[in-house]
Amino acid sequence: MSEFKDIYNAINEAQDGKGLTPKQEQILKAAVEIFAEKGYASSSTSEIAARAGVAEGTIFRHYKTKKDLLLSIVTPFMTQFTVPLLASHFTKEVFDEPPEGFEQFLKKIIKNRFEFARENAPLLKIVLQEIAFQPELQAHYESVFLEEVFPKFERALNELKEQGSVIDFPNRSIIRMIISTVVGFLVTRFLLAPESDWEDEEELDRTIHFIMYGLGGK
Amino acid sequence: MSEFKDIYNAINEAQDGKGLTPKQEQILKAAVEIFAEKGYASSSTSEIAARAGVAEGTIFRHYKTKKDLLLSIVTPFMTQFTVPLLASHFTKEVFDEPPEGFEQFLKKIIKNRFEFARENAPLLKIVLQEIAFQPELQAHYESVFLEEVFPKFERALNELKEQGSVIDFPNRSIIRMIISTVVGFLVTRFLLAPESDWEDEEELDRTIHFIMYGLGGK
Amino acid sequence: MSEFKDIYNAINEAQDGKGLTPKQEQILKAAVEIFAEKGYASSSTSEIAARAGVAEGTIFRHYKTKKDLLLSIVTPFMTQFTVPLLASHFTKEVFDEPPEGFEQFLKKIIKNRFEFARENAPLLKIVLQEIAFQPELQAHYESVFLEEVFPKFERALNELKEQGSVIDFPNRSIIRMIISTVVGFLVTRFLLAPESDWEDEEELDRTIHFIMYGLGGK
Amino acid sequence: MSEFKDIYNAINEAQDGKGLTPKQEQILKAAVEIFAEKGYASSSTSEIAARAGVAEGTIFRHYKTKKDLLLSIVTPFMTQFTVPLLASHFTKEVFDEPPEGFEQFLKKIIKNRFEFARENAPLLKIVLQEIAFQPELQAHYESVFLEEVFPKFERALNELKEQGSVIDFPNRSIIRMIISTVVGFLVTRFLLAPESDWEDEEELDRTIHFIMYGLGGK
DNA sequence: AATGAATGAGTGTTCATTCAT
DNA sequence: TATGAATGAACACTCATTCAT
Repeated sequence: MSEFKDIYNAINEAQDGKGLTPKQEQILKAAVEIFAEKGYASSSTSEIAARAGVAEGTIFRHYKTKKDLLLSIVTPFMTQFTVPLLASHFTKEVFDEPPEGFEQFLKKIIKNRFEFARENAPLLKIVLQEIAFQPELQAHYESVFLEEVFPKFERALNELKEQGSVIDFPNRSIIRMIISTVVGFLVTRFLLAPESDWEDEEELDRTIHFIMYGLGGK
Repeated sequence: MSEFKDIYNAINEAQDGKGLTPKQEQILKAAVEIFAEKGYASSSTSEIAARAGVAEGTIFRHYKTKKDLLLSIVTPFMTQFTVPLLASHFTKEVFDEPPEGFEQFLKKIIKNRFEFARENAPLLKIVLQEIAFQPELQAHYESVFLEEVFPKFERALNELKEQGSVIDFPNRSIIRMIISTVVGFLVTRFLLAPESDWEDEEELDRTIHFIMYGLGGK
Repeated sequence: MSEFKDIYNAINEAQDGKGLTPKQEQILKAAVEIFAEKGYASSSTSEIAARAGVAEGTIFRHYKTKKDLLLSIVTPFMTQFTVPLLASHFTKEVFDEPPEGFEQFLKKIIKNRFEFARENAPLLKIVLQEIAFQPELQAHYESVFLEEVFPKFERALNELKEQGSVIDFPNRSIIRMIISTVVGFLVTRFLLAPESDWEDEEELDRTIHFIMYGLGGK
Repeated sequence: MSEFKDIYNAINEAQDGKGLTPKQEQILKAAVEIFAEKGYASSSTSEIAARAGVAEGTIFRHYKTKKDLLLSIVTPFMTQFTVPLLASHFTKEVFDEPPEGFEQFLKKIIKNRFEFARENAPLLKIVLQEIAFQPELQAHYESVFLEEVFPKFERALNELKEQGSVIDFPNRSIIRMIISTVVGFLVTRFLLAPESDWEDEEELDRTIHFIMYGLGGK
């Protein structure tokens, strides 16, 4: 449970900041588990209520609809997942001389998101599944990622390109490649084969190497 | 419909080879569409029947259960998607002297899968969604990919490593990176932003470049 | 199979007398089996067709509806079961001097119906089950039993009463007791516990003793 | 409704003893009626719900499946029907000197079961129909009747045989004859011809006479 | 705030019956 | 005559949601 602390705090703040009651926390915990296990559409509110140890009606006292419950869980997570990418180390000041700049940049975002994914694997699964079908999530993604993160990302890339640390591909191609690689790693690491023996440190280094050399400037 | 020809032929052969009746083809077409639009669990057989222009009972004459319908669609697709990767150009004979060997290898698999994904985008979406929840699909993936493709893939990589064309990472890391990159591209290209202006040729070249330099040997 | 000969002949004659085609016979055989196993309402025509080895449509070529199939089977059986009770040994000429008269009377009807039940146990089960719910069967029972058998039965009883061989109970009470006893035996013998070790001869004698002394005159 | 009081109390106790809600009682009443009218397999839950004046879902809130509803009704009835036969008058102490012992014994069980059948005719019908097809009912019958009642019955019969009040037939034959006669009477009286003019008192006496003389000793 | 009985629309599936071949 | 694909109404059952307590 403790590993969900962060996201529950985020959910809490996203709601009204008055603190989650114990029942509410049980509901959220149960919902996350069950949504991740069987998918949103195949999860029933009655099963969530049962696992949470509350009455069926109680869920609807806190969340108007089942979809509302989903969004209350997933939206803060999406924000949370993105917020760090907006932090100061995304501004050009942080870029040292090449090529350390690019490498530091990658390390920061990757290692940070790695820890977050480790602590919130079920939530990651839910987002990746449901974003395909929930327009509200797509809208949130656009407003948070496309409008907030993407421009900052671009600015950083442009800086790195000027340094010659990054190849002259269109930014959206570069961003796609980075994200594909990172998400592919996180999904494999935490969702597909979490039980394998993983040398996390080395695997992270290889992933960074892959991106750095794949996208490194001449 | 014509763009689905290939996969319908595969479905047909996977069943009994006696040819799909028109109604059956309508059912499959409708099911693929609707499963892709709303996800398997949120699709109703009554909606599929309506879109296919058949009675609901007709679906169950051909497919014992709704899940059976899903598997009849998805399983052949998974096989079809993987089979080309087993072809002769995966054997060492095709590897020219470095570094053309690696590049040719990447070009072959990527361009080929690109065309297939273009023609079967909805099926790609269904697989990526449902493999998370359908044990039958996971089993099929294991028996087809892990047991058939992976070993061949490894042999090719080992050869390329000996040539010095590929970096000395663990094979499963290399394979994960390649797949992440390719699937990330296909998903973006055909599922997330199919309406964008895409310079497919260039994008493919960039993708190959990314992998080649990211994983290139010494 | 051979033990059903009689009743199939009866069914045949009840229909058109032109002889049952092999398919028809398979259908009847399968229907009898399945109706007896699961009850009429829980039997499906498709299962009957499958067990009979014919197409689903074939059943409806011979029998307009499922109920028609039931009646085609059960009605002749009911007649067949009753016809012998109409035979000459029911008339007063057959009654020897008391008390042999009563005993002979009982022996005749019981032993005869015993053999018939042995050969047609599944049909017996079907009748006993379905007569409760099928008005057509009730009508047939009335027209055959109440109108034909009952009066003859009464005449025999009256004769036996005059002899002093039978107690002066209302005829319908006597008949009910005889039938209850006989049917109770047949049901136990052939439907409830057909696998027990049965001393049929002795059991029949005991049954006759029971009725004779229970209803004996004076 | 009042005539069902007894059995509804039994059903209630069999469940959780917390008392039946009005809706539950309506559902049971409707189910008993409809099962008796058309048979379990031909009864639909939607018709039961309609007659009970509740929503169809309400049935399934109280009874997990349709079969569960059947068993909840029938199992307590079977127990209830059998329990009195376990009472003290089945022990040898109650047998006076011959032949009153046997007669009293018969009178007790028959008159008692007669009243119970009168009040629960539809339930009697349901049991007799469904025991043929529901393995759960057969199991219950075995555990209640064969294991509990039968042995007590035998002990009483052995006592009566020693007195010379009962003929030296195998116990299971005697029991079968008694049950056939009693059930045959109850079925005729309450199910087949409940509308006839019945002289119940006399008919009971005749039934007892029949059994007593039919099975009387020496 | 919390409950849980009640709802009724909707689900996947079955099945007797029809009909073109 | 026989087939079996097709039908559509009916079925048992589920579920998100409501509301009196």
